Amino acid sequence: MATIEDVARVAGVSRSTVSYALSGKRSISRATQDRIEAAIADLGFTVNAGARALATSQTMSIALLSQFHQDEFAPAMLQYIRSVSDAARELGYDVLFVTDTDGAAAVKRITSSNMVDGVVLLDVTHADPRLGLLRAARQPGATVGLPGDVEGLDIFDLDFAESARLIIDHLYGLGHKEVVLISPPEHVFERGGAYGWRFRDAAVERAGGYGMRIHTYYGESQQPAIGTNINSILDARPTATALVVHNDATIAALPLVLMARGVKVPEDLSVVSLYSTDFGRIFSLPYTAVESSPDVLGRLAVEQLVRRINDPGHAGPAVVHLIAPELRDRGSTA
Amino acid sequence: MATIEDVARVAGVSRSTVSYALSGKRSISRATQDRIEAAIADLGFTVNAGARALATSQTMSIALLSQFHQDEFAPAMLQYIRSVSDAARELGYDVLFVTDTDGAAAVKRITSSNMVDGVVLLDVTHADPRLGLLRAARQPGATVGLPGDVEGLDIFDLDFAESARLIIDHLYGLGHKEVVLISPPEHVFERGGAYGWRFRDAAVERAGGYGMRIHTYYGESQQPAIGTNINSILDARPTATALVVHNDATIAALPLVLMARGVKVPEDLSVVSLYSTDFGRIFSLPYTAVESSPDVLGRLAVEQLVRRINDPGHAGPAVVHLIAPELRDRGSTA
DNA sequence: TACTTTCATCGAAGCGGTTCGACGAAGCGG
DNA sequence: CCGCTTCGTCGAACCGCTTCGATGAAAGTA
Repeated sequence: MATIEDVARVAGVSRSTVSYALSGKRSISRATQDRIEAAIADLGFTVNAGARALATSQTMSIALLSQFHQDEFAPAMLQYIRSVSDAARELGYDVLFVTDTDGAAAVKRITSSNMVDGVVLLDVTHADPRLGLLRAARQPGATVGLPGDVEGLDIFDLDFAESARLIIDHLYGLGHKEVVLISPPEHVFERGGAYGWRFRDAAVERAGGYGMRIHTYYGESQQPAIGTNINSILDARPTATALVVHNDATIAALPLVLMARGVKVPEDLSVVSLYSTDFGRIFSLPYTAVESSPDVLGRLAVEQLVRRINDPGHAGPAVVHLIAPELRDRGSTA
Repeated sequence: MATIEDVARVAGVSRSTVSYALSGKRSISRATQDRIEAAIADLGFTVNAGARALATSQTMSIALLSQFHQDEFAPAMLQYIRSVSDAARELGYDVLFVTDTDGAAAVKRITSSNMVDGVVLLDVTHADPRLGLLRAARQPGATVGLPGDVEGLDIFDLDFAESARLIIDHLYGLGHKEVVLISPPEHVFERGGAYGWRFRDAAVERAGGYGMRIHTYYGESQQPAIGTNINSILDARPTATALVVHNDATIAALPLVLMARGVKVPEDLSVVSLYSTDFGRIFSLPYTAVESSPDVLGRLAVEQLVRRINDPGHAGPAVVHLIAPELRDRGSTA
């Protein structure tokens, strides 16, 4: 393997000159520059990442920590992973993809060994044990998901409370008086998946303010429980005119269940949900829904992270960025 | 940040002694070992990954290269990513997750800068441009997917030809005389997704051998084209008694289409497919299918890769491992 | 013409580890 | 009691790159 030393010898200059030619941090004469470039091409030289990292204390890579809970719906997950990965690459960073079961230990290992310049956390819970370790790390951290304590980290998430209000307003405007809400599975709540109660509580409050009746249920995460759950909920609330689904697995399964029951949307029942356009395309979901924007969230997190990496001193105070929800009307409400 | 030098000072020994205490490559007295461990705990010392990589030429991480083609069905993809990631971590390796559009350039960048000890390629096509670069790299490479030229790399894939035969045999055994096969989208074939024609050609040949009629079609990758495609195929072949689906997006959409048409499985139509159990669970698919085993494939690839990393000389010649298909009978054929 | 800048380049130190050879002390067989 | 291993430890070299300060040559200034 060619080293910078080899390049220097072939080009007839010193190592430092090659380094400066590479980085452009000092001026180099045209002739020398050309000889160096020729030598590099000749030898097929590439900078050794480890050596550079050691010398600069920068690895040009970020960690992406994702946890695969079995009650999580995988297809949705991938959208976040992709957007983080793509955004990172565009900014010149590689992505260390970490799926350790013990997320906290992983944060510690990755950050304290200096493997990365920053960390993005996915699936953040209310009292996420990874947060403390990440705050204590030298590297900046960003999260997708709103934890209870936002101190010292840049936080990005959809505004779930506002999303719920938007949906309730929409239904209220159409004259609905009794609605059913299917939340994420109970496990998600127990684990501290705050988006579950942020959405539910806001929905309940807003509906209450309008004098609407709202019945809340947990969704299921595995088939065939998902289907039987939907059926029993619909059986229990025959007078409800609208269904709000805040649960990827449930909404994906809904079309088949409704068709089997002979329920027409929106004539017999209005349906509103919350998912990303891509997700809807995969599952061919025809429902009016709040756009969950995984692509935007992942990108924002990475961009902010890179900003901090490049300017550790002043990239401003920690940010909590809740993106404003948008309702995409697909005609599933009446 | 504490360095090994700091540890050595606190413990009252030399740097090399600390290093040996850490690696266990030379014997250390009980007393010294204890002092060193105390110092490490005290200082919260962790080995600097870059420095270690530089000294040992081992990074303890592998690259996972995945391409997100828009005609690829994301939910299936994630299963491979997960299994590679999990297997790597169990073996002590971190995963550099690379999604560059230009896969070949990425292979070059990653390998020649020595960022990883090995590379796993996903979505390998027949004449994959990444393969040449990977063969030329110092690091060993493994693929999930069977390319045309298997020279110098460890290859893992499902035996698609055998899968097709298994399915045709199964249908023939049940007395079917006319079947329809929906293959992956045409783009996949054009791109060189060999699994498409490996399956189709074997199916056609075997069916021909039995005197069965078989009609082959391309699937679609995007809704709503998927649905209309299925419908028009079924309209065109009313006399076919069995449907073989080799396409994730199509099989996921099938239940709804069949219900809408009022087609009962298996009374009106037998259906056989090819997907993983997890995939089937996500989509609640009730079809008899060949198990595609993404978890097994990812794990095998990583294990073989690590074997080569640890024993560059003799881990034997390059391996082509096509795993034997298994048909899971879920009662969707008659 | 003499003096200060600017330009292009070099040498050496340092980043934080690993590893090889050396060496004194202790343990061993004869 | 002597010479030979074995054990535990140390110092130094090295991995490949960046960067600081120095230096000679060329260019600009007065």
